[in-house]
Amino acid sequence: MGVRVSSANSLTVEDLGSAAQRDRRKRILDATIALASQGGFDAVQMRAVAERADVALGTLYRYFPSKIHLLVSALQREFERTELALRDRPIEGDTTAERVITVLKRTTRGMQSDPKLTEALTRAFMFADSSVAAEIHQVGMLLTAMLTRAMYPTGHDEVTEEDVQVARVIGDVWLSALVGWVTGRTNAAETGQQIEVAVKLLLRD
Amino acid sequence: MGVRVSSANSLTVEDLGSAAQRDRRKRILDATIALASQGGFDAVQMRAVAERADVALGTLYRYFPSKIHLLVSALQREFERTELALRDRPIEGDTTAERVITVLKRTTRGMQSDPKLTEALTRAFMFADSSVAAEIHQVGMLLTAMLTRAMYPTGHDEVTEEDVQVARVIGDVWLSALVGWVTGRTNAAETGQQIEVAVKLLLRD
DNA sequence: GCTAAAATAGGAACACGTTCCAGTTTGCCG
DNA sequence: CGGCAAACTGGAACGTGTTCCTATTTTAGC
Repeated sequence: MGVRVSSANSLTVEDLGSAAQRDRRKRILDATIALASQGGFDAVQMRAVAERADVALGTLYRYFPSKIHLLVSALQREFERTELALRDRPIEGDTTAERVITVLKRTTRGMQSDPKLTEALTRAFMFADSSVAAEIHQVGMLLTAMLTRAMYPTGHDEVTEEDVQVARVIGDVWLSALVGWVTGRTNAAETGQQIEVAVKLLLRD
Repeated sequence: MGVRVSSANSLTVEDLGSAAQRDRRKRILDATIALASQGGFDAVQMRAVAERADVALGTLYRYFPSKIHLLVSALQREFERTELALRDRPIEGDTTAERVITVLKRTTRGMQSDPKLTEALTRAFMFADSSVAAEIHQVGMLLTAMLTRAMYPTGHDEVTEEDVQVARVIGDVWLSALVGWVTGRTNAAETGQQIEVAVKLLLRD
């Protein structure tokens, strides 16, 4: 099982393959999101995804070696979109804490507007084992990047080690809160509060 | 489906049933722990648990309605034992932060000494949905109780709302760290550091 | 354009969580 | 003790994630 390298780009880590392959990959992820959005984790059935993406089951498994890989990859794509959208307009808030809370609440609200999808993606994320480490790590990086950007909105280059640590801790709390919400242990308001508490405790300057 | 109430104890929430039932329950949980300890989440197969506990498959499902319930119940029992063991000897450390770190690292070390078991229990915990809310909540309470006790080892009665909040945030970080370790994204040292960072940030008095 | 290699389609087969059922045993009440 | 309801056994059966196989189609190199 060697690593395939496409001829066009030797610099990017991702090998997106031919146009047909990109298209299949997109169709598969679209189908995944659609099914997840409609019925959550359980509704993302591999046969259903394959059929909806107009792809054979074996092909689906060639692109994504497991249901968890599939869902985490979908999460990654969604997260990249969110992150890009956030980058557009400036972040409101005078203090660091306020800005971080703004960003997190906005993101959380976005997720809560599609609960089934969020449930599917979050459960996959939390259930992932070491074989999905690469994708998970990528998502984690996106999250801390999002948070440090909220802390220093003006392209400040003073991101200290402690800042990154704080961002990671906040990310951890956010994840736990999300899991609590997804699994029905807390409601939306409590989730928001949980994040707010953590941020205020960590960013009380 | 009515609530069954045993004749002997009307005050406790848990109805432990007859001695035979308690015995079966114990055998099942023992089998679960043994299998998890040996092969992790995947090795805890319902047929295998039933066989090892010398119980029919249907009986297993009568006691625990799903694999997740089973594993979370096992986690609960293990956690109660840990918590009891911790209660015995006093907690070392002069500052609040030191004591909390001591407790968490000791617990973490205990879990890391049986990685497969920890993997099984943690994954079940993170995958649980709202039908397991009661058990999950119980575990969460145990964790915060453990942490607040570490913060005020002398039976201090001054546990403020903020203390509980801090304990919860630390618990969240600990869980995230555990998930990271279980899924192979971080090693034992990094896990310990992650907790230490969070505690020091939150308890810097 | 031809050919070998890779990718895909279509679908059978297997594993394990879960459900269900018929028959048997156990526990309890009179 | 006799009888009845609940619990238990043993095992079949079903759904869905995953694997595997063969025939067909697409792609890449000459």
